[in-house]
Amino acid sequence: MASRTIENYLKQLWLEQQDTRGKYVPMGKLAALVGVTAGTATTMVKAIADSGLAKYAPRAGVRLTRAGEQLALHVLRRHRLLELFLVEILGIDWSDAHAEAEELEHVISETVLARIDLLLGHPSVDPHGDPIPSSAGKLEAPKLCSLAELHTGNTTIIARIVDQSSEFLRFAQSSGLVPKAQVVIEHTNPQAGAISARPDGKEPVMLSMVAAAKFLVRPCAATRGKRRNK
Amino acid sequence: MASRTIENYLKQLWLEQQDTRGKYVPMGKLAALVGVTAGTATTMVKAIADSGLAKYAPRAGVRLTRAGEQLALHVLRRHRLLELFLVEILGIDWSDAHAEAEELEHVISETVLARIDLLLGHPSVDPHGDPIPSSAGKLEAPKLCSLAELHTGNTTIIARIVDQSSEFLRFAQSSGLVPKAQVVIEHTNPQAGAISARPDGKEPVMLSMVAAAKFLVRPCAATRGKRRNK
DNA sequence: TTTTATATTTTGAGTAATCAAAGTATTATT
DNA sequence: AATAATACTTTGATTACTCAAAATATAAAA
Ligand SMILES: [Mn+2]
Ligand SMILES: [Mn+2]
Ligand SMILES: [Mn+2]
Ligand SMILES: [Mn+2]
Repeated sequence: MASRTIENYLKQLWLEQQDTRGKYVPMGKLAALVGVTAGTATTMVKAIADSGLAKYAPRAGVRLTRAGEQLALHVLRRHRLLELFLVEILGIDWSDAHAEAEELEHVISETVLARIDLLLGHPSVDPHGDPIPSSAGKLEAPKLCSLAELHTGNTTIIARIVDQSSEFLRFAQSSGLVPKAQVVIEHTNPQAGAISARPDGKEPVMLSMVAAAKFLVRPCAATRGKRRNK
Repeated sequence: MASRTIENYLKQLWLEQQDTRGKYVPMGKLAALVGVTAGTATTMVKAIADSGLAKYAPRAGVRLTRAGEQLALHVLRRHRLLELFLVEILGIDWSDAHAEAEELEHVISETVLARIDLLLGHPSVDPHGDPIPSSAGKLEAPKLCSLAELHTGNTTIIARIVDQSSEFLRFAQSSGLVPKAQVVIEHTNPQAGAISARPDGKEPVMLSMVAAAKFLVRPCAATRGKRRNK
């Protein structure tokens, strides 16, 4: 039904409009994400809006309708199941899986996807810890906090990495900062804007606050000063 | 490099020009194989010829150059490895594998293909018994004879089925006429143009000569009347 | 409030692939 | 040899996607 081009627009739009209730995604942002010029994005978005998958507000931006979100979630499901499949079954490097899945997500049939899902045991997260939408288009989003929010001495487990670039993922892997790894916060230095985290059985790693924020963890250790339950 | 459209033209061209030394594939034939009108095929073929992948002779037809053949063989390799992968690893029905591979063959990367090849143990034939070209673009084509050439009482093993349509493949599977199956020729009736073949442990199957010719077998039993070595 | 900078939209044009229908060449039939 | 049938090519138009550059609206600065 939707072309591969449109599927890409929808997916990027979905990812971008998360955690922004009612806010519109600006055209420049979308264009950059999809990798086209702003003019191209404007034209495509108008076509997408005409087919009822998004609402377009000139000079303000664009936002998916319910139908658009559902379609986007199906693309996202294909993408994330494929990523896990590439890593788990074929042994592809997790830093390359994203780029590979970016192509495959548009040509895989429902039948093949169902077999992959079965083979993987109906998984709930992809290799980066990103949740996999159900075949019905439901997505459970557990609220996680990040490494940047923890304090010296805290111990936690990495649940998710929110940067798909292969450079960052290669760095994360070589440091041992991968999903399911246990890490201890050795030092925090708010003034310098950096922390030191030590993955279990590995060397401590220095992380800027920006980098630390890309690692989502569980359980979210209680913050030092203010505890909810006294 | 080559678009998915051109890859399809090249692959069909290669399949069609096999066993025809120097003969040109007529446009109408190619158009039917690719599923476009004759005019479209003419236009595309001229473009393909301009890029050096084929030689086009107006009103006569088209033939791949060496470069075109090499590219076609790489597409064919992807196609056949994917078919086997879909059947062996994902458990897709072999009658559907062809159609699935038809799409995937254009988006799979060299890296992923290499992992699939490894996982399958560098196979030499696909689920239909079709030989898989090497990564260097070499193809060994063993000469086989067909069920239609055998005689009453002959026993042989099915090596290859030369019809990709899912209806025919479903019939073949339900009859037990699949690659590696042993079959005995129970009756031949040249006048009626039909034979009766019995797969090991199955019911005998009636086959027209046209249908029988689609099953290639090995070993090729010596023909009854004239033996090469007396 | 006028001017300037930034973001967005519009316009005009191009590429890749396709079809329907009209035109042309090549065979086959009479 | 003239005619009819067939195969092939050409023409003109369409769809989907894209970009560069000009035009316009909005927000920021002076
Ligand atoms: Mn994609
Ligand atoms: Mn992912
Ligand atoms: Mn194909
Ligand atoms: Mn095959």
